[in-house]
Amino acid sequence: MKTEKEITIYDIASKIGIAPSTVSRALNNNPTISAATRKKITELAEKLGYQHNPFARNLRMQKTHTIGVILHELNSQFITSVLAGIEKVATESKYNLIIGHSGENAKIEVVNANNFFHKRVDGIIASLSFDTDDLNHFKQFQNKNIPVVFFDRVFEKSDAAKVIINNYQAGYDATAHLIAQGCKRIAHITSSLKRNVYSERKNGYKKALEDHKIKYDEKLVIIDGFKEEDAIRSAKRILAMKHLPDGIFITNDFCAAVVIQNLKDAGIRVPQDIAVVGFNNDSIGKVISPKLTTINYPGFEMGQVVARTLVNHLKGIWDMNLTNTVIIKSELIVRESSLKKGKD
Amino acid sequence: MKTEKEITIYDIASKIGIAPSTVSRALNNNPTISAATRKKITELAEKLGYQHNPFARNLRMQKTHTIGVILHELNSQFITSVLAGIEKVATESKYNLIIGHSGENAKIEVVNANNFFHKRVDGIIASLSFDTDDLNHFKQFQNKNIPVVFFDRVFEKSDAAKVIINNYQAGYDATAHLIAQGCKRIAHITSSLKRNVYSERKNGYKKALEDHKIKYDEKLVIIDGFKEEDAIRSAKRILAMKHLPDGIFITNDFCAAVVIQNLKDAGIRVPQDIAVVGFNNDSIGKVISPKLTTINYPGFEMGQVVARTLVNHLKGIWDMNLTNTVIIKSELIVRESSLKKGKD
DNA sequence: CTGTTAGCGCATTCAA
DNA sequence: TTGAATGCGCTAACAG
Repeated sequence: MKTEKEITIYDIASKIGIAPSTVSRALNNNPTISAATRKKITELAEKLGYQHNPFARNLRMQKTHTIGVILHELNSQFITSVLAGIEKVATESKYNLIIGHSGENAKIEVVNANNFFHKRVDGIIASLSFDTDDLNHFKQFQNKNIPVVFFDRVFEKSDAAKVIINNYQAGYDATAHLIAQGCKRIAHITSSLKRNVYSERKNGYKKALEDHKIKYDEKLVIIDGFKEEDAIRSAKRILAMKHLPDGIFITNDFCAAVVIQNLKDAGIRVPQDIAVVGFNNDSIGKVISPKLTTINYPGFEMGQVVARTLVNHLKGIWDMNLTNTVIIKSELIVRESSLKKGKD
Repeated sequence: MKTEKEITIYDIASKIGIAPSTVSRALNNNPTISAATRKKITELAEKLGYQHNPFARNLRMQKTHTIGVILHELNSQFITSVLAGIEKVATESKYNLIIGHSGENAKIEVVNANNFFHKRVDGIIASLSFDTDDLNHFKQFQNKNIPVVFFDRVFEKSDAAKVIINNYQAGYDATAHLIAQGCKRIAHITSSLKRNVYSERKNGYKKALEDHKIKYDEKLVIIDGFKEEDAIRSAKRILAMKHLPDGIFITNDFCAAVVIQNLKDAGIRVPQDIAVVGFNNDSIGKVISPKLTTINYPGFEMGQVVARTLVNHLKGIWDMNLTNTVIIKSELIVRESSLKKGKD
């Protein structure tokens, strides 16, 4: 158990015969230190393998240099891409990340938020769980001027900073594409309408139907989760419809893949009998047959924008409360699963 | 900017008229405190909304209560399951997690290891990147008696603690299954043989061939990455073979899915012409056609075992150096992609 | 059972 | 340009 002692600024100071405060200043690039002493200090620090002690520093500065990231889940390629984008910016900016995911459970989301609050994070990045009803658990941060940026799953009404795509437009585009392929009876499989991403996509779906004189039918809208068992259930509900749809707009690629699989198992041809459009552009879409038409959702870019927004605010470079909504571009990617025309 | 002051144990102490150390003890469940004062203290702490300051505590205790997790990537369901398992145990045991992933790059792995060392983690959980050549970057932890547990991608020769599956057996089972389905010419798509998981699976593959009097042929072994572009390249190499194989054992499900897709695009029937077995039991295997036969790799259990091993060691419950290798059970899951018999 | 005291390593005010 | 002194909040050794 011979744990070598860590090098501190005192060790450096006494070895050179100067004050610890001078060492501290030199190591923090304080301009009041002469070039000569700075050189001596940095060289010795290097030689001894000095590493600052973040706890002492944080205790002293009352800052943690840590960003808390609150996610609903880690199960999609979209969300891991976002995380990679956040991580890139955070690392560049010398911020640490702590990650909490709620498993789509509002109660756990609250626990994570409280936990991060107690850990005294400098800022928060969050995407809401399925069933989060309010933002009360984020109030504590605002009260202490700890900035919070939401992305993807946000409260659009709230005046908090947020980074989103135009879900309405994406929903419209997906549906309009199905209509252009000749679909006249388009079902919609989505999830909790509490979440902007789903309610907005549904609004876009509805508007596209209206614009093309197709009557909106509540019975064609299925709301459920996106896990395998949920998707199977949704597929069964589609198959149980007296009058089958000829197109489905599903707001999640994995779910779409499972639904397509189940339709095929039931003898239905995709896209000939039912055309399908997914959402997210997960890589799963390229390995299923037929390959999935979907909406590209640039997670990595979104992650970078979110983190950049927060970090710039923390560093006082700009006030994120001024430009509080950033909209990231997304677009329809047409593959096989929706191409009815000329197929049949 | 009215940042309210945090409540400290001094606030509680002075309000009650006792010593701060007593408050500290009471809040840490030190048994030497009388029930009466403990009650007073905990109640007031609750009322004032006291939260301990982890920096002061860490500074004082020279412990961080943080575990560094070094991963190769976050892109498979297996690895996110492992992470979920680790997180469960860590949370239960009041440990924080910091996660670094290398993107399969040994250099970044070294950077992450050094970074975690400087952050003074209490312990390390690691799975090696594709091209990691040595464990030198983990030496610094051992020198300071900071425990390191490896999982999945390990150096089997090293005497470090590790949690693995029996990759040799899994490789043997997968191959023997293909042979039992009538395959006589079995290709193998895998990755860097520097990694135990791949070299062991290959050894199992080889042994199964031998045991069934099939000659091992180097030219049937393809070594590449598992990303989409890698998998496409591997599929092309299969298709370019003069004498096509009638079975392929692929050590990654996503890669297997892409390969199957490409074989089908080339007019090859799976499993009739070529049977395929994957590895990991990612959910992608259930949504492709044919559904993928694979090896179940219980990530969540593995994550829990790894974290439990480390935490118990940290808490002094047991010395993990005594039982330094844990083997987790895995098994073959037969679906459609390998079932040649009676198909043709 | 509880109080006193000291110090973890650092950044910062005030003095020089 | 540098030094001395202080305290961030907490835990632990020691004393009572």
